[in-house]
Amino acid sequence: MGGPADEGPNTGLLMFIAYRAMDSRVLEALNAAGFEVTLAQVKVFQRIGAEGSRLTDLAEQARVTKQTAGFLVDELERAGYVERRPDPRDARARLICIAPRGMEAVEVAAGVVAEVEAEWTAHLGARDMKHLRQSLIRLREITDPYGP
Amino acid sequence: MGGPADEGPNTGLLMFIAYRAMDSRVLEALNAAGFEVTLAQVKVFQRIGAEGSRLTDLAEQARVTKQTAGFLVDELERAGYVERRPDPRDARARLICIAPRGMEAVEVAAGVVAEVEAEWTAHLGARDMKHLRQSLIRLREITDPYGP
DNA sequence: AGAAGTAGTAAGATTCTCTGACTAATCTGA
DNA sequence: TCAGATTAGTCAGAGAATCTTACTACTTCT
Repeated sequence: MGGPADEGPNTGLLMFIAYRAMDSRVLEALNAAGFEVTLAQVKVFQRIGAEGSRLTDLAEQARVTKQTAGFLVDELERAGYVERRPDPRDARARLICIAPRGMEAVEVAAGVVAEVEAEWTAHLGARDMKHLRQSLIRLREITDPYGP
Repeated sequence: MGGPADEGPNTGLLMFIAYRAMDSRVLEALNAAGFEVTLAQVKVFQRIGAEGSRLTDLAEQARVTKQTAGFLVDELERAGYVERRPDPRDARARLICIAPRGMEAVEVAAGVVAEVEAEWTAHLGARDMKHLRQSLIRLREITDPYGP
């Protein structure tokens, strides 16, 4: 894998390695806490906005088809993590909202995320960690079509 | 998703967004160039070392079971991207090596990677891009059990 | 040589994802 | 105002990717 100027694998793979480490930790903690969710479910769940989100939007952001997103939301709904409510502004659509049990899971996940980020900060130093985040946020401008 | 000190989603998700952008571009280019590979195949292929790698090692690094890795290597072999050779040092094992057609794919991929990294450098500035890579490489020390 | 460990394969089920076809509600413009 | 186009979502069926369990062949250690 032809690296760039300096050493190591390509920047995308480097990001993937760290991302996966974070992700494993979160999923592990959720499962340990009795929330039996899969990676695929989390990928959709993670995108649900505070006011609820439409299926089509979730699908777009998670980059899966509507059918796939619908399938995963079905599972999440059956397990009590989310609920579908009619969208008052469009009778065709429904809003997928986080249910109470889903909120519990969010809290557990947020705790682990904070923990892992603290470890990263300890390893890199606060200054570099902050710098890293800033660069990633800027990079998002050109890598995420559904911006912040 | 409770963010850390400053704004934006958690650092893992930020990395995932950029990683996925890179990955899509590479996969797209490979397919456009007539290399019909899937994401799953690439994830295994990507880990093959210059001297060839054992199936078990590929599985570990890609974090899938040996069976899954074997399945994907079967596909890659059938398509001519890799070949299995006996491992001279252990008759139980076989080395999975990149075949000529695989090398062609590597070259296409490397080109796209360089292109995307150039775009990122243009957006962030050379100084910050370098800094970003250095931080990611350091982070790998605590996030990748199969180090560099 | 025998026990224990390692490399890989086999079979079958499950999970995830897609394509294509469909219903129902909304928007658009003559 | 109403026919056509668009948008939200579902259904059905197929294919891809992955897992668990169980197995064979070879190696290493004692």
